[in-house]
Amino acid sequence: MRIKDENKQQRIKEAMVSLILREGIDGTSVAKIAKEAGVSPATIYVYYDSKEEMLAEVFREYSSAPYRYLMQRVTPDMEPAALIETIVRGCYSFSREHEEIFSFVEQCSRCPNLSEYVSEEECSCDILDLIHGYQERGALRPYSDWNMGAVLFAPVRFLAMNRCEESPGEEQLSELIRMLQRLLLY
Amino acid sequence: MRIKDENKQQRIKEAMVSLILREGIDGTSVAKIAKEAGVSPATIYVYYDSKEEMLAEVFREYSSAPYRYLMQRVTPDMEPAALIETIVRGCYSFSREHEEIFSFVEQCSRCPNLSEYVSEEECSCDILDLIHGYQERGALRPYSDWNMGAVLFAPVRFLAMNRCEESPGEEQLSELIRMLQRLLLY
Amino acid sequence: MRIKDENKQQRIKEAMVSLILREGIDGTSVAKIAKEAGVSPATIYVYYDSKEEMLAEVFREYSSAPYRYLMQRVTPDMEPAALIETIVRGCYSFSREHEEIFSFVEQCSRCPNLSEYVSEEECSCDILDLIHGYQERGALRPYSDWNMGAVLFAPVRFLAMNRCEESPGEEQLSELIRMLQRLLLY
Amino acid sequence: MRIKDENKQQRIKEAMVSLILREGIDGTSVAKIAKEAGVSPATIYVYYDSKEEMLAEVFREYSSAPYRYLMQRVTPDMEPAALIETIVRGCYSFSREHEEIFSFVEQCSRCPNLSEYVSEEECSCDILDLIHGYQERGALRPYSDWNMGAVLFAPVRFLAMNRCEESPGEEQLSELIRMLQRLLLY
DNA sequence: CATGAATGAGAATTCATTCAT
DNA sequence: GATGAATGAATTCTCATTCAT
Repeated sequence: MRIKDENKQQRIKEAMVSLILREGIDGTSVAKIAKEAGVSPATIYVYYDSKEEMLAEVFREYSSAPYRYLMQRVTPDMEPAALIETIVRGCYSFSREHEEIFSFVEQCSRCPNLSEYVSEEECSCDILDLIHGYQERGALRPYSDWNMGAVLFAPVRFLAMNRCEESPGEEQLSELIRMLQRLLLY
Repeated sequence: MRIKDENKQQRIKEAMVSLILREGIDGTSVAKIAKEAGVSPATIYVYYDSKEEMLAEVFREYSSAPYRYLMQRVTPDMEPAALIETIVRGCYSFSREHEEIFSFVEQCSRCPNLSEYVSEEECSCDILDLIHGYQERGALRPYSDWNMGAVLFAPVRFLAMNRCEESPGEEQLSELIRMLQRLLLY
Repeated sequence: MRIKDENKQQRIKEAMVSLILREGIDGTSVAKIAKEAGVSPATIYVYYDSKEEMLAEVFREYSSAPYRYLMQRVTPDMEPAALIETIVRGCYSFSREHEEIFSFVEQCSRCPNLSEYVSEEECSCDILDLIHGYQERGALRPYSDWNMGAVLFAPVRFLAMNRCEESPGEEQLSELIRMLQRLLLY
Repeated sequence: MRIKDENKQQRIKEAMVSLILREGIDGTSVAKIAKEAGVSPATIYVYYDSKEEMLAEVFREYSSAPYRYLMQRVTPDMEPAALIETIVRGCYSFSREHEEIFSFVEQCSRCPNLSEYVSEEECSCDILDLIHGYQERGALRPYSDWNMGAVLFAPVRFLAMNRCEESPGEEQLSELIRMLQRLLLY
C-alpha cells in the first residue's frame, strides 16, 4: 500500500490557511483547497472527516502558534522591560511573518462554531507561567492573568489587524511598548 | 406603508445579525435570513443588491454602533478617571446588551473581504475627538490615536470575547479600569 | 410570482418511477430524475425535502394504486367467482398497464428504509371490506384478512414478476383463478 | 491459508448481506462492507471484480438458499399433507432464522439489474421435482409448476414480509397450511 | 413593493475502484 | 493475498440570484 504522505497533509493545511487569508472562511471551499494543494478533493477526506473538523483541528493546532513563537524569543532571565518589548514585538512580527496563520486564527476565534474548540488561556499558559515568575519576584505588577493577557496581546494585535499606510508601524509599536512598560513595571 | 418598509428592512437586518451570532457568517444563507425575518428571499433583493453588499452595508452601519453607544454615555466635562471607566464599562456592557451586533462586527472586521469596507478609525473618530480635548488640556497623556484606541478598546473586547464561568467579569473589569487609569492619567 | 406547476411535480414523479423501473432504486439519482423530467435538480428540492422523502412520499401515494385500480373494477354485487377472477386479472393487468408503478412499489416495499412508511393492510382495506361482505353472507370462505390478502395478491404478483417467454401468461392466469375459486368458494 | 481466505470471503458476504438488511441495497457501499467485514476495501476486489458482480454472485448463491433449506426438511415419502406443512413452515422459519438472507434475496429479486441473473424456476427445481413425484402418483393435484410455486411460496413470504405485532404468526400460518392442503390435496 | 417558484453553479461529501507496497 | 492511500466521477443538496406575477 501507499504510505500516508505527511507532506500531503501539510500542503492541505497550508492551502487552507492561505486561502482563508485571501478569501475568508466562507470564501474557502474544499474544492479550492484541494486545487491549491494539488490533490483531489476526496484526498482531503482521507485526512479529515469533514470540513468543519478540518478547520477545528488546524485551528487547534495553530491557535497556540503565536505563543510558541513568543516562547522561543523570551527567556526567564530577561530584564522585565525587555520581556515586555519582546512580547509586543514578537506578537507583531509573528503577524507579519505568518500573516496567513495570524489571519486564520483571528477569523476562527471569532467564529461561534469554532471558537469553542480552543481556549485562549490554554494557549497562553506557558507565557503566563513565565510572567508569574516575574510577578512573584516583584519585577512585574501583580495583575490577574486575564488582564495581563488582555493588555499584552490585544492592543498589539489590534495594531496588526488595522495596520495600513497611515499607520507608521514602528513608531506606534515603540510607543505601545513604552506604555506597557510604564503600566506593568514598578 | 413607509413604516412597513422600514420595519421589513429592520427585520432583515436583525435576522441576519442574529443568525450570524448563532451560526457564523458562513453558516448564514440568504434563505435562512429570509425565513428568520419572515419574508421571501426575493424581498431581500428589494433592499440590497447582493448578499455581499448587504453584509457590507450592515457592517458599515453597525461598526460604529459601539462608539455611538459610548458617545451617549460620555460627556466632555467628566472627570478623566470617570471617562476611562465609562468607556471601558460601556464597551463591556455594549457587548452584553448587544451580543449579536458585537459578535457580528467582530466577525466582519476579521473577514478579509469585508474589513476593507470599514475603518476602525473612522468609527471611533468622535470618541477620539473627545479624547483629544482631554489630552489638549493635559487631562490625559498624549499618546497617539492608534494606541489610545488600542488600549481603550482592544483589552475590554478581549475580555468580552473570552468571558466564561471562570472569568469573574466585574472584578476583571474594575482591575482593567484601574490599570488604564494609571496608564493614561497623570 | 410564478405559480407552482403541478404538472412539473407530476413529471418529476413519473421520471422517478420510470427510471426506477429501468435502473433500480440505487441506479436512480436525483440528477437523472431531473434530466428525465426536464427540470433542474434544484427544482426537485422545491417539491421534496430530500431524495428519501421523495421516495417515501411517492411510495405512499402509489402503494395503494393497484388497490384503487381494483376497486374500480369490482362491485359488491358481482358473483363471488367473478369477484375472484376480477381481482386476479386486475392485479395482473395492472402490472402490465402500469409496469413502472408496479415495479416501483415492489422495490420500495422490499427496501427496509422505505417499507415502514407504508403498510399493506391499510392499502388493501377497501377491497378487504368488500370481501368481508361476501364472507358475511357466506359467499366466500371466512379466512382471515391476512390470508385472504396473501392468496389473492401474492401469487398473481409472483407470476407478474417472473413472467417470461416460457410462461404462457393467459393459461397460468386462468389456472390460478380456478385454483383460488376452488379454494375460496363453497 | 486456505481457511483464512475462505473465512475472509465469507465475512465479506455476511457483512454485505447484513448491511443490506439494515440499510437496503442503495445504502450499502463497498467501504461500509469492508469496514463491517474488517477488511480493506481493496481486499474485496481480490474476490470480486466489481460491486455489481459481487451482488450478482452472492445473489446467485443465496437465491437458492431457501430451497436448499427446504430440501433438508422434506422427504419423498412424507404424507402429502405433511409435505405442504413442511414447505410452508420451512419457508417461514427460513425467513426468521436467516432474516438477512431472506431480505437480501427479496430485494435483489425485485431489482431490475439483478433479477435477470437468477431465475426462480431454476432455484426451485429440486423441490418441484419432488412435487412432480407426488403429482404423478396422484397425491397432489396436477397444477402447473408456475402455479404450484406461486401458491406454495408467495403467500407465506408475503406473511413473512408483512409480519408485525398484530399478525399473530402461528395462527395465520396454520390457517394458511390448511388452505393449501385443501387446495392441493384430493 | 412583495413574492414563491425556479435555477445554474457550486457546495460538501461519498462512491467504486486502482495503485504501490 | 492483502492493504491503506489516493482519486475522478458522481452523489445529494444548498446557494445566491432571477423571474413572472
